[in-house]
Amino acid sequence: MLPDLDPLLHNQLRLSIMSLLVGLEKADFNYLLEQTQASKGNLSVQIKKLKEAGYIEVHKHFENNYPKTDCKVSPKGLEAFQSYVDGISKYLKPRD
Amino acid sequence: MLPDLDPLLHNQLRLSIMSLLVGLEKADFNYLLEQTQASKGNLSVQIKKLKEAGYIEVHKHFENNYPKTDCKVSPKGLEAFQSYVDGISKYLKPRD
DNA sequence: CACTTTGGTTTATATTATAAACTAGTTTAC
DNA sequence: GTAAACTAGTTTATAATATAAACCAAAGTG
Repeated sequence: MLPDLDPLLHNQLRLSIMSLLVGLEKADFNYLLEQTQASKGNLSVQIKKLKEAGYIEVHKHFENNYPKTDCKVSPKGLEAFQSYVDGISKYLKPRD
Repeated sequence: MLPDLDPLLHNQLRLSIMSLLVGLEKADFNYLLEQTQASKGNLSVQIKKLKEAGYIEVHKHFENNYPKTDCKVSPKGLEAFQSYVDGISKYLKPRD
């Protein structure tokens, strides 16, 4: 049987965020906004979900008087991402 | 930017069905039921959606006096599957 | 006939995703 | 200095989706 896919990662926007963060180790809200072309609201929600799952660490601070949100992938998130990659790969080649 | 993923295929059960059909070229309802471990209701609904999208062809007939539903992937479905594989593959390696 | 099994479909509910509306504050222009 | 516009998000209302439970019809079984 094909493996279950982590529902948290099986979503285009959250997977995009993780994919970006795994490559970068750090990104702010606006960078993710540009790269993903998501709406702010949607991005905000999905960042929160990833944070609550412990997949990313979110650091809110002020920079040049403006609020700023930095995100980075956690060890747990990295593991989950790798496991998702393994899992879905099994769906991507024909089977019998 | 990462490509959009066909929402019809970005679902675990429908992707399982397609993955199985691409390998087999034909399968009946019960085979898909066993392989996917889905509930009958869910399987029925998802088969209908794939059919309505033109991704699979569904042939309902009688065999030993019982109704029987055979499914096979269509050319359009094969194309969509391959395109999905290409698309999601881009999410599976870290990027910047 | 009454009950079970096969092979599904329909429909009600729960979950999820998304964008619109809102909050809170900052900068700029007059 | 104050109104307008902009930055950086969050909350919430709505729409879409997924799923399983309930249902249906025909056939077999004792």
